[in-house]
Amino acid sequence: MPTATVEDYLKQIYLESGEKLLPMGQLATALDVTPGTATAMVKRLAASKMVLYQPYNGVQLTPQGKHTALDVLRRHRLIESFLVEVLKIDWADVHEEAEQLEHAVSPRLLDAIDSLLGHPQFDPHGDPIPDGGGDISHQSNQLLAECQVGSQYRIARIADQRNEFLHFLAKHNLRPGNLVTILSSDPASEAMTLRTDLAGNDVTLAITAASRILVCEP
Amino acid sequence: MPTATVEDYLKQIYLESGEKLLPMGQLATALDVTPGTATAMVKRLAASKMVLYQPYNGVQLTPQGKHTALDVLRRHRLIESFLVEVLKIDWADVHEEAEQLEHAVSPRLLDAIDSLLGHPQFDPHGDPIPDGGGDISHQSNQLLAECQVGSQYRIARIADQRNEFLHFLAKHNLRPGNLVTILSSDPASEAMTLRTDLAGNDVTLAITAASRILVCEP
DNA sequence: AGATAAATTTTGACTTCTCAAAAATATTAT
DNA sequence: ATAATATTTTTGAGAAGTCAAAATTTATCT
Repeated sequence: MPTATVEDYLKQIYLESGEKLLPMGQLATALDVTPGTATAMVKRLAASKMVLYQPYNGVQLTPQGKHTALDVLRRHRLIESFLVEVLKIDWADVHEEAEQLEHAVSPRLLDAIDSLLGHPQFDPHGDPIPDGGGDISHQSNQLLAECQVGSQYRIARIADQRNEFLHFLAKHNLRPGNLVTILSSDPASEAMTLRTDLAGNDVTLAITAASRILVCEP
Repeated sequence: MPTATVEDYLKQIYLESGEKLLPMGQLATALDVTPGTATAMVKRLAASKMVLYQPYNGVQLTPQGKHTALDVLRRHRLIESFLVEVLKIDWADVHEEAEQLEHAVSPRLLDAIDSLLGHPQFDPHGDPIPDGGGDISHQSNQLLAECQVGSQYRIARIADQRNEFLHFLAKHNLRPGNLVTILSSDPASEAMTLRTDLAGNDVTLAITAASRILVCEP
């Protein structure tokens, strides 16, 4: 049985490395540990065949490591959904809660949650929930940052779990499922302005921030 | 912030020591560690003022240790209630689930659970749930083992969390709230026979086992 | 290419938790 | 009271996870 720490490393490697090698520094930053700590752990992970490790180059999951990572991700995202749907925990807070709970739920409990929710496909941030067999859907959304001024879109997914960011989005009604219209986008100030409802509650944010909001056709 | 292990030790000391000193061997057995391990931990606990430790004599909680123990117990028992009420997990299984989850729930989440359940006083095993301030009710029930043959009682509490025992009880309808009539009690065979319903589904168990079933007037 | 800067790995050390086995202390029984 | 027994503590060791700082390797920039 992998430890909670091991699960966190594998999950993070999955999230940050898209098929390519993930540099150690990036992993260390994401997990908030020193580079030396990450190196030590990745060596252990490599010894147990969960990752491929190329010194000075980076890490990558093996099929076995990916399997575990997807299992952790399934737990995490089902728990997030459960916390929002059943316990009415604030949408912007569930990530942190799930971060702890994901290591404490048994398969039996997870099944109960999954059934109660009716086998959801997506979590409250719009992230796909891997199924029990380790399959995960990859639908392609566009970055809000690269969309057309004047058009309306539906928010599909938020690709940033930072508490602060999520609270900002929640305050301005920018959650998955909701509609936004791009009022303007200005490369000079690197900002764009959105209309989130009919009442004229507009919001301006940096284009870098908008690149973490994924949208689809309304 | 105490670690999960520290919380387990404090909880166990609370459960096994009734105001008196708890011998180290008993603590070690309850936690399934070697005696030396328990000694080492208890020394650390004593250094941080959570327990009083008298070498060769035993341990006891300080007020501070008791406060933490009751907090853990509150989490544990609220979670058990939640798992039974909301997630419909088998009554006999929730103890083990809660054993893990109790270390992963935040105060915010616990409040949500407590509210959703309507601030319950007792958990599914009939154990009292400490309130947020660390107060716990001590109602006095009688041991089923010491009750009168021929009389009927209401099951109030099960003082044994072992999976095997709970499944046995569940199978024979011996849960808190249900009624039992004592048909016979035989000191020679050290067994007693109970009637659990009108259909004549009787069950025979050892008097030692019946001493872990607490009852009150119907 | 050579020097500087950046990223990565190594080394030494520390905490928490654990066990096995030896040593010390209490308890019990004759 | 003294030997035998049971309990508890000590000692030595190891795994997991971490950091700080030194050493190494790779990348970058004249």
